[in-house]
Amino acid sequence: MSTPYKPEIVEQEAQRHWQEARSFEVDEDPGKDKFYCLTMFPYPSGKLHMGHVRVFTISDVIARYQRMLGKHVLQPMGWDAFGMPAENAAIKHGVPPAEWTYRNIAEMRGQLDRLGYAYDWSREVTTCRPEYYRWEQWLFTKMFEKGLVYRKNSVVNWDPVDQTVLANEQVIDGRGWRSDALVERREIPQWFMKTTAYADELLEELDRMPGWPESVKTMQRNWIGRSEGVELSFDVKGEDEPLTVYTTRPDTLMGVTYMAVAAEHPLAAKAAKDNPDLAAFIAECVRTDAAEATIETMEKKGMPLGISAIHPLTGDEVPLWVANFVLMSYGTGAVMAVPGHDERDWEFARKHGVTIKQVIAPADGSQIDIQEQVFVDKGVLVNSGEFDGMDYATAFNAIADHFERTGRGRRTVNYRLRDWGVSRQRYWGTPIPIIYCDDCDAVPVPEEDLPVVLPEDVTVTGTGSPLKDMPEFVNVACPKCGKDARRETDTFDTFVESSWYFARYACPDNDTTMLDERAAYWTPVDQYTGGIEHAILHLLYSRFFQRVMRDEGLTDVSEPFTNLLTQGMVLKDGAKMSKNKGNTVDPQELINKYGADTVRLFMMFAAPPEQSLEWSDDGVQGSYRFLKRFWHAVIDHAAGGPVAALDLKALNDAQKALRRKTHQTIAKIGDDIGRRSSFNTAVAAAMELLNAVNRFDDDSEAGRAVEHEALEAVVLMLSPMTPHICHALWQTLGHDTALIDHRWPDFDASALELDMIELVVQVNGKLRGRVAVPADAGKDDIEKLAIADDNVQRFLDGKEIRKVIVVPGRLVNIVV
RNA sequence: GCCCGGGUGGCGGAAUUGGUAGACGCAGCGGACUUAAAAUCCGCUGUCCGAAAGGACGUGCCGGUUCGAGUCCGGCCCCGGGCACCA
Repeated sequence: MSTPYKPEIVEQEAQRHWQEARSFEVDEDPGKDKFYCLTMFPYPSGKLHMGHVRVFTISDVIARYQRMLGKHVLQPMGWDAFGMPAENAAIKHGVPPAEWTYRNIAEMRGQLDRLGYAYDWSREVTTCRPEYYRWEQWLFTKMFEKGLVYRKNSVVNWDPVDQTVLANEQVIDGRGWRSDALVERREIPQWFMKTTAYADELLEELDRMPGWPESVKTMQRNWIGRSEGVELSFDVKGEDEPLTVYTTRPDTLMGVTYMAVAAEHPLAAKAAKDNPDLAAFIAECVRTDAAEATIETMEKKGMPLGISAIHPLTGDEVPLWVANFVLMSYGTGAVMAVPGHDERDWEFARKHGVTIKQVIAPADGSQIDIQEQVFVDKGVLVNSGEFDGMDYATAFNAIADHFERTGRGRRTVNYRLRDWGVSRQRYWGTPIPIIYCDDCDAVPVPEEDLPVVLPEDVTVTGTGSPLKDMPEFVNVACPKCGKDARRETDTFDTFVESSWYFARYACPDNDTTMLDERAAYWTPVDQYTGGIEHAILHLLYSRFFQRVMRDEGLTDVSEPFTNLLTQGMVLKDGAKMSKNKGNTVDPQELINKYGADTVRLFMMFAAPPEQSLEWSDDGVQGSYRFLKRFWHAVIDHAAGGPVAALDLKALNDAQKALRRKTHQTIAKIGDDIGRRSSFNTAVAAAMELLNAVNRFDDDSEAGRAVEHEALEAVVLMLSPMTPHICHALWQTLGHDTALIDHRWPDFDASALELDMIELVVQVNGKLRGRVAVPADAGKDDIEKLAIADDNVQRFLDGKEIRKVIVVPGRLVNIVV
């Protein structure tokens, strides 16, 4: 009887070795080729979920693989510790958010240790600690000095019952999640970071980032949304101020038949003064949440204001409407509408009986009926007076020139990207380091007074920030004039913390500067792994912040993440696994039952990393069975005693075949992990090789030597995925040095050579036979052999061969 | 609504550059071992026709390009992610 596989013993033993040897603590060694491998750090929600296990395992596999290639690997871990769930828990259980958070961190840290990840814990970063957030407060004050931050009014979701600001997530079907009250849009002053100042750079650099997936780069390009258009103004009858609008389709200008303004627009308010119906409509428009998805999908509604604008080219009167889909905070709060050539305008015009005018005709001369079908393509101008017959580009320039000449408009570049609103009316976050003084206005907290420490001993009620009720926090002297002043009680968006933590891992203990020379050594991150749900916001904010730090002289690096792997979600019942939806599976139970290696292996094997993984409990058992087979295969082999050195010249065909399989597999798994990030096929290839070893029944000296080589290769190549069992089996195979310090195996190209190869024979593209041909056979010989095949002959019978296509090494296709 | 993905056996998935569709695993069925069960081992397993050899069909739907399409092109359907205050 051989020793049974006991994961809990094997795993403890391996982890003890790594801990005693401090295997994963790294310093800065300029002589070594560094590799910074990073995972998006977790929010400490309580327990690890399957999504965490998936992303951490992917990253750990990459880190361990790179280490085996000889790289000097840093893989740190930390906690994105500020956020709403801590406040929600506080309201529910009466526990201060800080206490709840620290408790969760301790719990999750234990779970991570149990999974055997190769983390350098000496660099742990926790964002709710003052020694971390003081530096983002400091950078904010620097940005303030440079004019990179500013304050302006901005829309929030207001719960009129709980008297508090709600996150979009807390608005359910237009109602507050706790009060069930209809949510209102409300404008309050908030701090913004000028992300648009970097819009061009953020966009252009995407073209020089080969290590990022195309899909993510496309999403970011579309999000930034650079467009070239014309800004022009319409006079409004009876008003001094003209109405300014932006359009990318000035060629359709002659088709403008109405204009629309936001409900909060001053012109709407003015018109509503003596029009109760209009006032009621405007009030209704405000009773909706501020999410773009809500606004874009809700029924498009509008009402005429009874005021007209003057068309700048024709002088015709154009009616002004107020519409629920125009937002005051984006652009100028007004749009021109061309129902003939814009989908949304067309639907709105049909519904409200506004004139639809055709001013663009299809370039191919075909006829269209604009009353029946909107036409949005670019074409040739019609019904446009002096511009008739022009194509899009000619008309764009002619009309833009006209406006620039008359001073009533200009060519402009516009971005869909907006500046980043970083104020949150919440307690559990980084205090915004600003003091308001009646005389000096908003004054940044001086460097020597940083950090502004968030008080941790509080009671959270769910109706506004507890900071407002803490005079010892709020009441301060103005840093400029010394008069009584008030501290800002809003905190930062938690995305601010996660926009620079990757750099701080390099120097988490530095209390005199944000980043030091150690950051210069480790950054940029070589491999960043995280959920596809972060494709835009987190990754774009980080790219922005990196540039702000660069321009502050803290780093030379512009792009924070050289290579990006976006892993798919772990789904359950077709939806993202999340605590909110209550569809989570607890990884801990599986670890207790099967061990960390089984869970790690299953996560890697069940789906390719970039695709979503629909969770099913079946299959984990299969991974466990495989590890048991693996265990016994190695133990049984080792029980045969020491093996002789491999004598390549003395091998028989079966031995050569196993050796070929071994080296084919080494080549494949290296490519799968190193180039393709295709971990599921890497595991499958390792399984195939082990299956070949188990079928291989040869106790001769040469046979055992070939088997030994194959098993060593499997142990080494599976070690990034299942490091514990491989650590133990490496010793079983007779090594007295630890696997963790061993190199990735090399493959022997000469082992791959074959004398005969099998080709597939097709007739008219359909598989009809197979022929074995010498590896060096010429095209003519291959053709003859293919045509001679019995089954192929049946399909060639009596037909004329028109063409024969030979794809070397693959197939022959005979066309008849 | 807009942007980005995905859809292949009973299930998870493989097919890397347009070249053998279904690797590897799960589940299922049959067998060995066992007093029995579990565990383990061996074999079969896309659907249909056929005793077999073999054949027909088959990668969400409709159409196209090609000697050859899961892969490329056009048009749809369904599912997932994001949409700026969830992280």
